[in-house]
Amino acid sequence: MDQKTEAVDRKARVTILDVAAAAGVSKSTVSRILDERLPRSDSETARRVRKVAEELGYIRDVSAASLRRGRTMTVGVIVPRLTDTVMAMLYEAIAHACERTGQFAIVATTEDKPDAGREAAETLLNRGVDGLVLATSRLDDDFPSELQARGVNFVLALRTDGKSASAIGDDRLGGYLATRHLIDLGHRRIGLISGPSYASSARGRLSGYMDALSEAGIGYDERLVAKSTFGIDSGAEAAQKLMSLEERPTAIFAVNDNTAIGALSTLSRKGLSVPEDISLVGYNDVPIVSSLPVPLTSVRVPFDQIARAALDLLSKDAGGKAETIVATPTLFPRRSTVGPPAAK
Amino acid sequence: MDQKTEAVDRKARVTILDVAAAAGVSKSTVSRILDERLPRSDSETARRVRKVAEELGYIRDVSAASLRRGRTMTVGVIVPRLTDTVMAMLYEAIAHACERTGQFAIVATTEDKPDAGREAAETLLNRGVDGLVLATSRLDDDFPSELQARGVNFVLALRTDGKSASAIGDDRLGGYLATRHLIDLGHRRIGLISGPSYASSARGRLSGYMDALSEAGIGYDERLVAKSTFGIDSGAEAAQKLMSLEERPTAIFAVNDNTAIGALSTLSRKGLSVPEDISLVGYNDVPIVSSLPVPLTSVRVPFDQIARAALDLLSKDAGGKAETIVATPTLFPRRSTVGPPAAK
DNA sequence: ATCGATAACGGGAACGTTCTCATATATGTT
DNA sequence: AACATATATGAGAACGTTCCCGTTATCGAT
Repeated sequence: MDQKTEAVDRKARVTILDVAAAAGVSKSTVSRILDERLPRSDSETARRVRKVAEELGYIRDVSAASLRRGRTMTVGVIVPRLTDTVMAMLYEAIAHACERTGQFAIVATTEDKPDAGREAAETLLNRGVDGLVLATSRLDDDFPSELQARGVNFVLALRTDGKSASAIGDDRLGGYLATRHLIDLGHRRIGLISGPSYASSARGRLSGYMDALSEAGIGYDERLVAKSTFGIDSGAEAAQKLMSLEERPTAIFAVNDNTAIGALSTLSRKGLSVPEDISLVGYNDVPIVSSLPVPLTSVRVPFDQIARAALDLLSKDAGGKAETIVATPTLFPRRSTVGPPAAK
Repeated sequence: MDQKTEAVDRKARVTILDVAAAAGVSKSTVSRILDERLPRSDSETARRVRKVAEELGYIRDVSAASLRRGRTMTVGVIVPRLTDTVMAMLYEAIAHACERTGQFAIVATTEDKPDAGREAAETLLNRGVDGLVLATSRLDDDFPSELQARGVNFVLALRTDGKSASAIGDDRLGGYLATRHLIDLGHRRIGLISGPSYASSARGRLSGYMDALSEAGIGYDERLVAKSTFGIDSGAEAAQKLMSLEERPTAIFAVNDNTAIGALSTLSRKGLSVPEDISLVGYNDVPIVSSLPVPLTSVRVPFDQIARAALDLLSKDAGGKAETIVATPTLFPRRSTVGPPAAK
């Protein structure tokens, strides 16, 4: 018999009706009192209902609520991959920002496959998300336009396409800070491991690099710029190219920490040490770089702010025009940057 | 007027009734035909209904379906943090494994805070997950017991508590492979950066280490074992301790890649180079380690298998006894391990 | 031709909420 | 006292599915 009751207990879900009955009010009243969107009432009944709900262990059935409300309080996040720590940081920031808005973040990855963005969006949309945060945007992609046309609520993060609502870091400023830091240390030949031009972040950092150079009266030398695809190995190759120049740079600014780590690998292989022979700056300040044998100078991006901004934009529901919110990055100087080796 | 139609279009969701009407059948029939759990019918009507559904752009409302079915086809994953690449890999593997079962994985993090596991579980359970995958298990924790008592469907991953259903890697074997590899290279004094004893994974790797030593007739010296808390900095400290010994080890096996990277930092600071002065082995084979200046020998864990196993166990719905599925890891030798420096 | 068994289908009641009303009660104004 | 105004409550209809069951069609066997 004990089994029976237990089985019943386990099956039978505590519904709003149970709470209503136990509190001696109607389900409507309970629903209203437990509605987190309404101003919190402190009336006699409100307190009683909340107490009863608590005691019975009532938890709202999100499926039922979503069905009726027409919104799931869920936002979908699309990133290339979570094993890229930057993306993990962004997602964690978004998930955290969701807590205070009563929302929940779910994620899908594209693995960098060409049309995986569409697939991922489809998956998330099927799951009924109220909006989408895309961290995969390319300047040459019309995927955002498609979403726009379909009336999907979405916002870009970290990168922008210049058309859609976006929450990004100030990449130009970040690039400027990194480069300026090297110039201030006395460097004049500064290499850049740049990123793919379809990424607005890469473009912004490049333009910050150029601004800092020109401000310091240093001519722009395109041989000092080596493209990468953001990956470690690609960064290693780019560094290889830079260090094969007749006139080697005395410092390198890498478009992100991954490529900086790749560069580290190349430099070490060439018997060059950081920072004695060459200074190195990364971007994003992922946790690992501060604990490397030579802690890496890097530009920290305020993911929390970006996440909050993205959610703000999502909840504003577009409104026709595409706002772009820009957050300010900060340089964290570490041991990987010093003045250039004394010229002989 | 165009606006009006468009507004209507945008609002009005295509429901199963629309499909039914357009196909000239009842909603029940449509529901049955589109039910992915039933054997796929190829009758005349089935084909027509599917075609119509496709054309109308019908997509099932998961909230409604979940409400009625009582299951959401969603599994919750709890990890300490996604910025730990190992956890990101596990989550990605689970998310991927979910695809073929028609499920979807959502994730919550605990940030290593003490009671965050309970909180995270609550959050996910509120979201109506059908089951939980925990990657945060401690041997000294009774959280799994609580879940068990509450009748929550769950499974442990990567670590086990020895009581609950678990999908793990063979940590003893992994520890053995790593240590044996070093022994085969000629090392006799092998340091171990171990992990916290509440983690079954750390214990397993330790026992594999001991097994390999004893098999080779090498005495176990507890001074050669330095505890860590799995983190980079903690690994650096442990390495510091090991390298302060009078008789230094000629090789170190680190319980995971993080601590190995930390060790790298300490070694470099002491002017010791890997592998010339000391060999180093990590564990998990996260992407970055193969691209470090000195690519790191590491033990690769089959996260895909573990993920699939975890989902299997979840769907089996416990069944009373707690099965544990163990997946086999593989050693990936790289440049960080060579024979010991010739003794003078 | 009739019967029984099997398969395909449709009607309608759930699932647990929220939301629109209408009704009842309290509050303030003239 | 009469009235408008606000405030709290309840009844009942949604939301879009799935699932139970009763009905009808299909088929093979007698």
